[in-house]
Amino acid sequence: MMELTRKAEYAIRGMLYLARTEEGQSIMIGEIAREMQAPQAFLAKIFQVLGDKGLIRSYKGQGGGFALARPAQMITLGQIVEAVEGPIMPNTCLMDDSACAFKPTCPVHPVWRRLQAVTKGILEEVSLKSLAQGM
Amino acid sequence: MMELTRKAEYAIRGMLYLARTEEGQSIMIGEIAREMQAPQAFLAKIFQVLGDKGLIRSYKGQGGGFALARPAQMITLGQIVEAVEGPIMPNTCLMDDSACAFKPTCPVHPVWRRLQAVTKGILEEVSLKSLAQGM
DNA sequence: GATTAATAAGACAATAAAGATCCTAAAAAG
DNA sequence: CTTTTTAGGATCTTTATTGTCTTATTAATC
Repeated sequence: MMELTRKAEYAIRGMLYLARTEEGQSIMIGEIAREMQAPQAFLAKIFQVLGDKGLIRSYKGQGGGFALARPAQMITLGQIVEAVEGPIMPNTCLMDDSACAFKPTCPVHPVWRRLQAVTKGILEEVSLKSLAQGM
Repeated sequence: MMELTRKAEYAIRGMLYLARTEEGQSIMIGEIAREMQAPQAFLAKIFQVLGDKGLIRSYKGQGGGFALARPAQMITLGQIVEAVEGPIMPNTCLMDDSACAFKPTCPVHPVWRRLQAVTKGILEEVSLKSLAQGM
């Protein structure tokens, strides 16, 4: 239950690899995929999304590749996960008012909301930098 | 991310319905499904599992149906969720030592473990009784 | 004991989501 | 203008989710 997808797992691995490289350097997707043991084409798709979300920057052409869009201490685990998996949401009924058949009296609602808040909290307080250092 | 399945949602609804009925009474799956707005055949399957896991008792034949296997204050939200969805597990690598390519140095591991513990904690401290009363 | 009313068990099916791959376009560098 | 690299889009396969249906069982009642 509540499992992370491979997509998020690869996103985290890739971001960790970038975080460990010298600042200002750009790294090709092939190297990242190889070193972090992720399927290259799939990782490329994921990095496209991370780029759209402003977490990384991409450079085309010779000498191109990817780099973090900002210092690793300014990037959180939560930001990475939400970028590729969407908002942290234990139950759909939290999202869409019309989705819960038992509103406004649904008694489980407050529990989901609490779980959501705590999960967000844990993932937001972990920076990519702290992760990269622990590697 | 981290979303509950319909299966768990229906399981919780069904258990809530049982918790609200007089003790010693057994209720047919048709009534539960109708009142809690769940597909009957699907709910029946789910209740089969809840029975296997010892959360409810089933009675066949005329006057049969389902009832809680123990008082609602002895049943937790966590027990219901884990019964139908399996163990709470933010990342597969927590489960299977061979599943994480970066053990034992994977730096994200402690975060998943913490998230797992906190999630379990939240779901375990909520009893079915407290939920049923809040309804 | 036959009938009836309920769940149990298992097979099956449809839909959605996850996990990719591949091809062509665009951009930047040499 | 050729090469190298990512971008974007289409497509495809596999797995999980969300069910349904049919045939046992089991138990109560007539």
